[in-house]
Amino acid sequence: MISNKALAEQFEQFAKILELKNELSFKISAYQRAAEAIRSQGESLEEIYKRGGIKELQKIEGIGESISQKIEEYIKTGKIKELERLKNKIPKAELEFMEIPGVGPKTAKKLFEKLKAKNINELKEKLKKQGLKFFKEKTQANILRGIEIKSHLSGRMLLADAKPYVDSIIAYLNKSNLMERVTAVGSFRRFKETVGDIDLVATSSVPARAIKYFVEYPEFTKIITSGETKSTVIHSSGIQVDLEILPENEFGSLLQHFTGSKEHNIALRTYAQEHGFSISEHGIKEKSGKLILCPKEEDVYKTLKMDYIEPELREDRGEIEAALKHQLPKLVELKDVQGDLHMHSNWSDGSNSIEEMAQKAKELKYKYIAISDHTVSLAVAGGLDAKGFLKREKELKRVNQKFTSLKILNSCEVNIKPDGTLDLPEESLRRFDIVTASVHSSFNQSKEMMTKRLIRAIENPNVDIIGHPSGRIINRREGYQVDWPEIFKACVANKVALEINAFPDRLDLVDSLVQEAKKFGVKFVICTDAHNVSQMDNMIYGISVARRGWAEAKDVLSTRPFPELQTWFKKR
DNA sequence: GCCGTTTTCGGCCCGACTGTTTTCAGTCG
Ligand SMILES: Nc1nc2c(ncn2[C@H]2C[C@H](O)[C@@H](COP(=O)(O)OP(=O)(O)OP(=O)(O)O)O2)c(=O)[nH]1
Ligand SMILES: [Mg+2]
Ligand SMILES: [Mg+2]
Ligand SMILES: [Zn+2]
Repeated sequence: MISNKALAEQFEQFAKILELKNELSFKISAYQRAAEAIRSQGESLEEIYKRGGIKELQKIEGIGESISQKIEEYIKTGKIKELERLKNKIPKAELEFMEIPGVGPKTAKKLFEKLKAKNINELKEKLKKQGLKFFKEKTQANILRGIEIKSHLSGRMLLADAKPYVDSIIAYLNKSNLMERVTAVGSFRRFKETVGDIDLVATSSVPARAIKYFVEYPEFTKIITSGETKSTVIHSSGIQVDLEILPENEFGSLLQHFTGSKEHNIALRTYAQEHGFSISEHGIKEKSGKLILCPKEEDVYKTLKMDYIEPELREDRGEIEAALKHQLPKLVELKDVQGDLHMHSNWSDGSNSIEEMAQKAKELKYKYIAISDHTVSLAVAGGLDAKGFLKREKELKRVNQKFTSLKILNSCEVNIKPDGTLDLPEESLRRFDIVTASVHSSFNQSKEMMTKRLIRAIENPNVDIIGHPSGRIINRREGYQVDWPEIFKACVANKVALEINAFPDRLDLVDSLVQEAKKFGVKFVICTDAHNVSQMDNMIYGISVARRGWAEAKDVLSTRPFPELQTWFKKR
């Protein structure tokens, strides 16, 4: 079984090698675009290939004859001969040198050919000793600085982890009075699950002074560039921060440009081009050369006769076509949420009491919450057995009497055993108001077994929700192998909802699969899986996953009032 | 390499910053 990630990496490698071979830039872009298309595909490419072969693969934008054949080869043999051949011809060191910030294919090649270094460590020494023979002083210093910076870079950061840094930097910038409209953009504004850097925009009538103030932020350890309108720095946490500043009347264009995604921008600009416009962060140029200014972001889309596209949709996944046809979804919002159906109390591994969780829910103006403590076989998490849950019922009854406008539901997060049965007896399961079933063991089952296992759970009439359906943990663990279309069909047939788990390192179901599932008519619940009261505030991260998956309020059951929710889950 | 209600050939998003190339290449967003 081949992951889309592994497949995407093959084509990223292709692109890198083609760069070193000084191939046509458009050919390189084609490989990069294909890699990105594969990476952002919800369904597994292998599954798509099995369903419809090469032809089906070619329906994906950016994948044509040559690349689809390579995908087929990779699925069948586990490697791409052409890539292996190229890899053997290109010095490994050149590929490694390209990872240094500021070093591209041209410099990497020159470094290898002139200095004959085999790796970055060796390069550092040789560059210091004899670099000036081949490079001017500033260039030598810049490459050495790039090596230094590379060792401090942190890699992609969880969206939620970036938030406090973003807030602090914005607060600092707002103190200055040198700029206005300071806004976080890029992947952060699109609520992508991880961010590669922090991108900011602002307006100013004195941009040079504003940039100077920006780079003086005490937490910035390195300044990479600092120009008249743009600057790039490295934060002490190892994350890069980019800022662009333009005049007030260009703000809409700037916001649009820097929010991205790159793929969305290219698609938008290509469409504009075909209709006689040229888009940049400064405005929209007509053929005549006249510049249409866009003070507001909506102006950019309006000029192209498109509906406004929410940032979460800007991934070139069909949003431009939909905006032209006025068929964009009305995305679910945080304020639509009526309750949270997955949380743990101190009856299992949570750290707050049921009453404390309920109090927090009341503050959030929820109409219902489900206390879904773990079940017995998850011993490490203090899972309850049937007896334990019976005892807990008394406490639930007591707390429920204290809250008039909040229903506290008797629930559990029951383990799905390797064979698809649940680890609580039938008579115990029947007592719950709502049951979430999750996989917490034997993650490495084959795709066939895992799919069967999940479907057996879905077909169990006691089950209402499948919790964190893929089991992935961001930056730590890939999701287990599942035949998703089969799961989606089973959910619809059995009236079982899929959870969108809002825990910042889960965000599971992943956004691209939400979009797929929605096409099958699957319903979702967005839940925090909170283990204490403050984690109940993570709801926003689940909402953003749903939005990135094009979900509307009607797709999300936990936006409905309790009686409707109850009716929906009532089995046939 | 990909793609096509003007095309199966000939285009492919657009601009800023840096260094040293006096007019631009390399790298990046
Ligand atoms: N038109 C255009 N815009 C770009 C290009 N590269 C980047 N941008 C814009 C859109 C991006 O969202 C924005 C910020 O660039 P980043 O490299 O930080 O990407 P982004 O934040 O989307 O993802 P990230 O999480 O940082 O990897 O700048 C490009 O090649 N063309
Ligand atoms: Mg970014
Ligand atoms: Mg950036
Ligand atoms: Zn849980």
